[in-house]
Amino acid sequence: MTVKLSPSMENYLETIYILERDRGNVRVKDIASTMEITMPSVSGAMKCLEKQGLVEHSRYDLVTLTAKGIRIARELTRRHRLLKDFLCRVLGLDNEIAEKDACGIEHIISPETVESLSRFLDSDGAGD
Amino acid sequence: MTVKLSPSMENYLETIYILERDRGNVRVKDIASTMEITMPSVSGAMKCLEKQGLVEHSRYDLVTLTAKGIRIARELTRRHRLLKDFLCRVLGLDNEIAEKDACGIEHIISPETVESLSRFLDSDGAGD
DNA sequence: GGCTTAAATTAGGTTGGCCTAACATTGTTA
DNA sequence: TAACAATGTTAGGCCAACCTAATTTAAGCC
Repeated sequence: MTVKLSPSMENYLETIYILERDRGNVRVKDIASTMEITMPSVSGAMKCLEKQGLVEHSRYDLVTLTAKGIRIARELTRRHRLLKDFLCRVLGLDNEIAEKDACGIEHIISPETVESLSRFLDSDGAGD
Repeated sequence: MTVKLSPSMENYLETIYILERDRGNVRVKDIASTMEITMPSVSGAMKCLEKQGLVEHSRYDLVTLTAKGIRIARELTRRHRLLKDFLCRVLGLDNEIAEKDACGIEHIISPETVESLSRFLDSDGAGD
């Protein structure tokens, strides 16, 4: 059974996923600078995520997501994209505000809300 | 200048506001049972809110909101109402899910998003 | 008024998530 | 290969927000 992750832990997963996708490999340092926190904070979080089988990380080495970690991170980035789309295209908000708000909301909302939002965006014809 | 409140502190204000409106007077006990937390937690929070000039509370007595506290609480309930309206009427979610998600989102989103959402709801003709 | 009980507070502990400072490892390169 | 720079970890602290247990105050009643 998948344990409920905190917003913070979800953010780590999402950050690792995006860094992996965009640059290939991921160091503790990269996560720290992207999230604007310190390396020790990342170290601790990696330990926590590893315990839950979401990342792999041997001491002083690269960080990678497990299959399970990837699955969760993908869903998070999907939520993020949907929310940002909604905020930008439907509500007409600035990119920066939409980005920040999406990032906050994505960890809070229920799966049902995500799916409803997805249907709503599909059907409102804002194709571009 | 208004200090940024934590989601938790915002929830206290909102709870007090609603209890005051619905029952007239508010005890620590009522806040605790409504929020499903213990009385010591409420005691501590009241001290914190009092320090910020948002509630008045003399030892062993009732809790009341200051003018400033009321102003903030009103804005929070407005956000809550807008979000819930959107989730129920536009996205078609169940009351319970809409309630829970609105309660999470209201502490996170930017003022700009609130105003955009308000305009959106005004203009979409979902009058009832 | 004294006693009981309900309400509130104080004291102290836990957890999560961050921090700084100090130490350890790795890798590069002179 | 020795030393340095870059990266990572460990140790320990802080703060917010909760908790339980113990104590204090207030209120109602005989």
